[in-house]
Amino acid sequence: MATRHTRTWHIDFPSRGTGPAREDSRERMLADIYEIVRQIPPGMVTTYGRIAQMAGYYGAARMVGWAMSVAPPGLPCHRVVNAQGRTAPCWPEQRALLEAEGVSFKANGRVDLAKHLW
DNA sequence: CGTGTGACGCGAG
DNA sequence: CCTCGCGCCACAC
Repeated sequence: MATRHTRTWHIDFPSRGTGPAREDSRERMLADIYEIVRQIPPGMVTTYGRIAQMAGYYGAARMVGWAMSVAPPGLPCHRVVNAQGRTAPCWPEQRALLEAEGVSFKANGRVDLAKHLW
């Protein structure tokens, strides 16, 4: 391993807890992620990795992706793209939703993160 | 309990 | 532009 990022989690993930306390902890994890997504202003985007970092789970970008897939309706998860500015492959409407808010896309089909990264 | 999968990230070819 | 590899997570099987 050449570059090893400074991992900042000593949080042990509950993952399929056997007790009510763990179950609550998992729900809180999703709640934290969703709360961050709610704070994204219209016309702005952020990335899965950033959300994970903001929520205190540095490096757990995949978990955020899973959280979006199971996100409740009403959440502005269309404002979440990957680090390269690409929208979700399985969600074609995402681009139209962003463009309706004034988000500009580059010629290569990616969001102009220099302008709209939250 | 091991394996595969994926709305991810990053570096190396 | 592409593919691989390894990192991470949770989940379905």
